[in-house]
Amino acid sequence: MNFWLFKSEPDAWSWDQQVARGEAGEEWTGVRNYQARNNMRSMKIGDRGFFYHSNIGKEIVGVVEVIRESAPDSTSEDPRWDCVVIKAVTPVKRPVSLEECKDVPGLENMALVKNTRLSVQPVSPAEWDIVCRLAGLTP
DNA sequence: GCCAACGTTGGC
DNA sequence: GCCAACGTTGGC
Repeated sequence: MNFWLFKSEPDAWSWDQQVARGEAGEEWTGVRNYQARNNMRSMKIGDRGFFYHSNIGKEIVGVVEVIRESAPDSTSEDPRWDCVVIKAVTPVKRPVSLEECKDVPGLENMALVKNTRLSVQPVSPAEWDIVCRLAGLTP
């Protein structure tokens, strides 16, 4: 299984909205960046990801699961763009902020810290483990 | 609201 | 194929 991180501005699409979609999940539309798209293309059903609030909060607030592999983005006419569907799995017990990630040993190479503009990013198993612990979750 | 980082576009 | 101009993201 691989691990990922999905960024969203809570003004545009928040964790609460994601939770409200329940088992149906939500198509992760709107990604118009090749790197982010390629990350989605690498995802398999059952992969897990963190849900991160950018701009407001700047913290990891939940865990999601990939429930459909990459397919054309219904919000784009352009066939270049596709996306996965994710569903909320569990909220964190304690949010993990960007600031904290910058300070925690082992997370200094996280894309969240090093490549701030990438909206869909890979997370290494080691990073996943560390962040889960900080979030009060069992990895 | 500013601006740094970085991705994309388009002229040459 | 280079690179300047431009647009966007996202932290501050």
